[in-house]
Amino acid sequence: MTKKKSHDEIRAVTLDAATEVIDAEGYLALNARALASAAGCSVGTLYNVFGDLDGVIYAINLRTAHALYAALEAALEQSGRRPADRLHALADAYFDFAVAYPRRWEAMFRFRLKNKRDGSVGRAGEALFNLLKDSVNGMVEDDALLALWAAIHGVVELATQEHLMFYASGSERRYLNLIIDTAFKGFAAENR
Amino acid sequence: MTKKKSHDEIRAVTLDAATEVIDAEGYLALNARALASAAGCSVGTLYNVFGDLDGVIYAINLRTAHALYAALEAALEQSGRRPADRLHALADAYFDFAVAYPRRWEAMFRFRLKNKRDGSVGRAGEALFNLLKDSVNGMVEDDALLALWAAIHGVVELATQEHLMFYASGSERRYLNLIIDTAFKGFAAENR
DNA sequence: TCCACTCTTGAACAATGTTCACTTATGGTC
DNA sequence: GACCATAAGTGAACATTGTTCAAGAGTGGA
Repeated sequence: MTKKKSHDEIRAVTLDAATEVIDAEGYLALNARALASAAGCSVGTLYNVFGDLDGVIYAINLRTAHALYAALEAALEQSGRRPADRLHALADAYFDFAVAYPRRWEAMFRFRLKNKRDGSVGRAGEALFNLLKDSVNGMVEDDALLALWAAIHGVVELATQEHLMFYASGSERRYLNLIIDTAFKGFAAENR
Repeated sequence: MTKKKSHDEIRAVTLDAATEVIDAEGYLALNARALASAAGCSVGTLYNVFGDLDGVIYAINLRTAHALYAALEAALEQSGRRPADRLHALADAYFDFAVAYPRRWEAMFRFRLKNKRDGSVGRAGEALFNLLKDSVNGMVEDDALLALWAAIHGVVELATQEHLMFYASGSERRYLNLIIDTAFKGFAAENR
């Protein structure tokens, strides 16, 4: 009378175990056999549930993206109404999230699917961008907004992925905000 | 009477072959056996020369970093004297290089060594940063300059790594320059 | 010619993603 | 309850790959 496990259960347990591995050693350390054993099933079943290992990472990245989205939404709730304020709130939350979960962050942006074309970031990224767009309320055109977001992302990357750091700073947050202020002004001016 | 190959020769041939693979399929497609066969030696000898596969990627990244440095230096030669002009020249060259060799670019920034602590980007990055510092001639403090560079890097990443693109633009270059203009003004003002 | 030393070789090992023939439920039908 | 058809689970087996290392080949000096 072994307890039968539904796919949902296996899914949940596997993803939790995988998240632990990622947080500790990064997504490259994920391993089918170890995950299966953690989930209490065979590799075969794991493959039935997730398709392949990429499927696990994909699922986790989806989770991460949703969590990020939620964090940004929450930050917006707290923020004022002025577009600049909202931008700052979003950028800060983005930064905080990356610092809090650097390995998951890494997995989300570094991982590339072998077969399927749509990256896990794709759709979620679009949602995030819409959040951004709503925040500035049409004051900045899309291209410019995207560029600004790319800039913010660059700062966050630098702060998060320590192996890119040839020059430790610590004041990224301050300059993140400075970039937003100045760039925002510039973009808004151009758009006038 | 087989032609004996020096380590230097093996090194050169291997790196050329590896560069081809990277340009075509990315650094993850590198493979010890294939490289050895391309270099006309055994895997064992390859390991004598490079230590391990990471050593090959490391060497290539070093090459890439040097080429990038040379490209930036050349761009500076052509540019005017005003710090802003020089910044623009650097950023444009940075962008051009990434677009010209996206896979090598990816290898340089994504690859992380297993054992050794110093990333291949480390030292070269420092050299690049010094180039940047000289260009603005002390008009911008280090932290701010680093942040600006991170922003530029973010835009370049977005433009280069297509799987991050949820929203195709094409006008990255224009906004790259806008970011520089506005951010530069802001930083300079703060520094006054 | 011999020897000591170094370098090369590629078979062997270990780790890992993935498959699939076989076994084991499961649920419906009589 | 017995039977069967279908689905799901299993893990041994396979393929690929990074890496090692004992054995052989080459090299240069005495």
